[in-house]
Amino acid sequence: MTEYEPNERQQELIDATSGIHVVDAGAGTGKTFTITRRYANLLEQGDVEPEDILLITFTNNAAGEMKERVVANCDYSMSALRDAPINTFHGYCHDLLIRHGFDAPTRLGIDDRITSSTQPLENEVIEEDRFREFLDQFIEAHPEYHDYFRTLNDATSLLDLIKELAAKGVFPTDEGWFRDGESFLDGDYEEFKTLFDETNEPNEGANGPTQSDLRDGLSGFERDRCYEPDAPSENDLRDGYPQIDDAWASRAFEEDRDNLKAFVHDVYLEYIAFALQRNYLNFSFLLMFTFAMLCEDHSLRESVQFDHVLVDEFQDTSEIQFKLALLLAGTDNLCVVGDWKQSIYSFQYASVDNIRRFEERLQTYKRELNGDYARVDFPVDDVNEISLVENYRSTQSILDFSEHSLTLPATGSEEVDPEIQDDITSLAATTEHDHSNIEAFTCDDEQEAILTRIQEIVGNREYAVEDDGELRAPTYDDVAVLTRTRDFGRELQACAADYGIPVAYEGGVELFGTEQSILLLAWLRILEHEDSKRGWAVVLEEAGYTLDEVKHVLDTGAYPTGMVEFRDQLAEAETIGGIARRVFDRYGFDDAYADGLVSLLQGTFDSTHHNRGDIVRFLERSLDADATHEVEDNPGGDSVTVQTIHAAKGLEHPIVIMANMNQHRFPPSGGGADRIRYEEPVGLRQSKRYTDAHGRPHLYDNWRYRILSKCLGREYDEERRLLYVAITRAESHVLFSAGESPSPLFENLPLEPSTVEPDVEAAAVGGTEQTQLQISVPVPEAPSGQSPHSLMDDSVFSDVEDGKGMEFGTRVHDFAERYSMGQAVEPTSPDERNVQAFLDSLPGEFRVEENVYLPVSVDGQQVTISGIVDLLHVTDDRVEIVDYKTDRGRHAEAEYRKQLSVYYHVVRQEYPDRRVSASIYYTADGERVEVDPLLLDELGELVDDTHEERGEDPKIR
DNA sequence: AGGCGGATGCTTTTT
DNA sequence: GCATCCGCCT
Repeated sequence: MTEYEPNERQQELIDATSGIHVVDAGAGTGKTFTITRRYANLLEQGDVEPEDILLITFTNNAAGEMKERVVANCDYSMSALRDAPINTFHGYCHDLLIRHGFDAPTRLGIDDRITSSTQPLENEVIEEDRFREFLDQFIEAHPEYHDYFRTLNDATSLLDLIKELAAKGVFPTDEGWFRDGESFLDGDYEEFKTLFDETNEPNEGANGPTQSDLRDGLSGFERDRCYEPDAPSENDLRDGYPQIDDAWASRAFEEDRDNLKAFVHDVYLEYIAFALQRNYLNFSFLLMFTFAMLCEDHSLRESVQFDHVLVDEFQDTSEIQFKLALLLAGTDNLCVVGDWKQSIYSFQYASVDNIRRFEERLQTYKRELNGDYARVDFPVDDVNEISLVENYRSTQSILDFSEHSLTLPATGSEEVDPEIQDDITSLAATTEHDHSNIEAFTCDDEQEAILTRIQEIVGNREYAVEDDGELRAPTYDDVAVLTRTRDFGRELQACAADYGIPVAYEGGVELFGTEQSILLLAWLRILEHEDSKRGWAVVLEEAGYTLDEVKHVLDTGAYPTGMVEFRDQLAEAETIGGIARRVFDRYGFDDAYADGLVSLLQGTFDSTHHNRGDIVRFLERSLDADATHEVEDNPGGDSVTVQTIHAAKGLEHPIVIMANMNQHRFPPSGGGADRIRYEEPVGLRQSKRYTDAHGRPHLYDNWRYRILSKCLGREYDEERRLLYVAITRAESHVLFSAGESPSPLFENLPLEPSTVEPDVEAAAVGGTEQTQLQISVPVPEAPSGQSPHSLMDDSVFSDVEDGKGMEFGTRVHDFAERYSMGQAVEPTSPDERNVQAFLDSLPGEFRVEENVYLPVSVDGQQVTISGIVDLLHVTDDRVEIVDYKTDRGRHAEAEYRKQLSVYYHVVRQEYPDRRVSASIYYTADGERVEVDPLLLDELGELVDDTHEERGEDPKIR
C-alpha cells in the first residue's frame, strides 16, 4: 500500500495536524498507512520532534509495525525512533511509572512504593494463584466478611471485578474511593429508570397492547427461587397490566449496599498492597497508578504532556485509557482512529461508546477531570469527524452484504434497534472485479461439509480470486475458516488431518494439554518425589507399557534403568529450560509446541526464584484452566487457515468460510454467573446473599437484582460486530456454514442455505517432513484409546518374561534408540551387539521411536490405537518397520503380528508411494522375521473383542 | 398471547 | 449453577 498515493479522505487526515479529530476508519480503508503518513507529516512541521508525539497502539506488534512504516515515510532512522513514544497504553504507563512513579501508591494512601524491581505480572494463571493466596489470608483476617465469601463461586470472580473497576477508573483509597469512584458503584438511577421504562413499554399486539417485555420476563418470578422475606409475591409484582407498576423501579434500585461496598473496597485495597509487597503489578494496576499519579501531580502531568496524541484502535480502548489520553494531551491536538463496528473486546473492558459517543464522552470526562483543577486545559467542543470510506480489500457485494450483519437478530425473539443503520458509514470498493459468491450451507456433519466445500473451491475458477488485478483459481492458501470459538477450529484441524487436507491453525493453542507438556509434567513429578508415581505412570504408559505392566512396575518400584538414569541426568539440569529441553530431546520433540513451552517456561520462571514444585503447580493449573498460548506452528506450504474471529482481526483472506454458526455457539450462551458484579447503570450488586433471614442460614436470592437484571438484558451487539469483522476479512468470496441446528444469526442471513452432501476425498499428504506419524490425532476425552499391547493375549508372555525380563528389554531398546540416533553408546550385551551390527547394515534413513495413532471404527464408535514404532528404515522406494524383541523363543509371534499390523497401516498412509513392510528383529540371535500384516477390518474385530473382555478401555493421556 | 416445563450448554484474548 | 430458549398447552 505504501506505493500508492493517499485518497482524498486519507489526505485530509494526513494534513490535519492540529485540532481534535475522530476518525471512522472502516475495515480495509488503509488506516495504518494513513496514520503513519500523518505521523511523518507531523514531523515535517518544523518544530515537532518524535518525542512530542504520543502514538498509542493496541498491541506491541502494532507498535513495532508503526515504527517501521514511519521510518519508511520520513527522514528519521529506526534508531532515532527507538525511544519515540510509539507504544501501547500499558507499555507507556510502565515506562512512566519507572521514571516518575515510585511513590504513586501514596496517591491512594497506600504506604508502599513501586521499586525498580517491581515487575508487571503477565501470566494470568500465576496471578490467579497469587490472588487465591491473598484471599486465603484476607478471609482469615476478616471474619466480618465471611458471609460474602459464602456467596462467591470462586476467587477469580473477585479478581475480575477488581480489574473491571480499575478499567472504569474506580480505585480504592485508604479513606474510601479515589475521586468520584463511589458514584460509579452506586449507579445512576435516572439512567436505570430509562432502561426500566423501555423494557416496561407495552408491546404491540394484533388487537391492542400486550404485556411489556419486563412483565413477561418476570413471570415465574418465584419459580426455583428462595428470596428473603421482604420480597414481593409474583402477584404483587405483576399486578399491573400490560405494564408492571412504575414504583417497582425505585423499589428494586434502592438497596442498602454499604456493607457490600466496604467488602469490595477492602479486598481491592488490600490486594493492591499485597501485590506491591510481593513486588508485582498486574496490567490493570499499571494504568491505575499512572492515572492516579497524573491526576494528582499537576507539575508532573504538565511536564510529560505531549503536543500531539494519536490513538489507534480506539474502539478497543477502555474508559480509563480514554481518560489517560486526555491527561497526556497538553493541547487539543488529539486524534483517535477506530471503527465501532469492529469493537469486539468488551470482555477486556473495551468500551465501544468511547468512539460511538466520542464527543459526548469527551465533554463528560473533561468535566469529571476538571472538577477541582483544570487538568484538561484545552477546549473540546470543536471535534472534526473524518470517515475513510474507500475500501482496498473486498468487493462491493461483500461490503454491502456485511452491513446486514449489524442488524441481524441474534435470538429468536430479539429486535434490533434500526437506528444502528444511521451510524454505519458505507464503504466503497476499489476492486476491479466483483465476482463474489456469497453463500450459506448446512449439513448435519458440518466438519465434513466444510472440507467438502473447500475441496470444491480449490482449483475452481467459479471461486476465482484476484491477484494483481488478474483472476486466478484459488489454492488452499486462499481459504480461511473463521470460528467464534476455538474448539470448533481445533476439531476441524484434526478432521482435516484425517483426510490429509493441509490446515494451519493460527492463534492460541492449548499448549498445556499437548503430549509435550504432559510428559514434561510427568518428569517434573518424578523429580519431585512427592507425586512421582503419577509421573512414572504417564512415562511408562507413553513407553508402550500396558496398564497391567505399569501397575506392576509401580507396585514393585522396579523402574527401568534407562529411565532412572535419565531422571538422574535431569536432576542435574539447573534451569527449567534445561530440563524441558532434555525431556523433549529424549522423545524427539523438535517442534513448535516444544519450543513454545521452553520459551514460555524460561520467560516465566528463570527471572524469579522458583522451585520445581512451583513449576509443577503452574503446569497443572494451566492445564486445568485450558490456558492457551500463541505457537508458531505453520506447516508451511499451501494450507487452509483456521482461526477465531478475534485472531483474524486486522487480517484479510481471499475466501472466508464463517463456520459453526450454530445455536449456543455463535452467539454463545451462558457466562456471567458471578454473584457479586458491577453493571452499568445499576452499579455494584449481588445476585445472592447469605443470611439467616427465615431463621435458617441460606444463600437467598436477591429479588431486587432479579428485577434489575431483566431491565439490563443481554447485549448481542458485540456478536453482530464479530460477524461483521468476519465478513469484512473476505476479499472475494464469503460462505457461511452451520450444522444440525443453525443459530438465529445464520437463519436470519438474507441467503437461501443449500444442503451439502459430505464427500471428502482423502488427499495425499504433501510433505514427508511430519514429526509424528498419524492418521488422526485422537480428540482428547472423546474416543477411547488402546495400545497395541492390549490387543495381545498376555498369557503367551508369561514364560518369556522369565530370565531376562522387562528391564533387560528396556535396556536393549534404549541402546537401539540411542545408537540409531547417532549417539555414542557402547553395546553392553550380546543382544546389543546384534542390534549394532543390524543397524550398521541398513543403508537408508532412520526414524526412531515414532508415535503412531490408528483410529479404528468399532460399532460406529471411534477407537484409537496408539503405540510406538521402534524403528522405521526409510529408503527411496521402501519403508521397513522394525520392532525389536528380546524374547528367546518364537511362540509369541502371532501376537506380535497384531501389534505390527497397527504400525503397518499407519505407516502406509504416511508413505502412500513406497512399499511398506513390517518385521521383527530378534535381538538374541540377530534374526529378522518378516510379518504379514492383518487387514484393518481384522484389527477392528480384535479391538471389539478386547472391549467386551475388559469392559472398559484404558484412556490415552 | 401468555404460562409453564423441560432441555440445553456454558466464549473471545491482549496488555 | 444458571439463564435462556423452545415448544406445547391453555
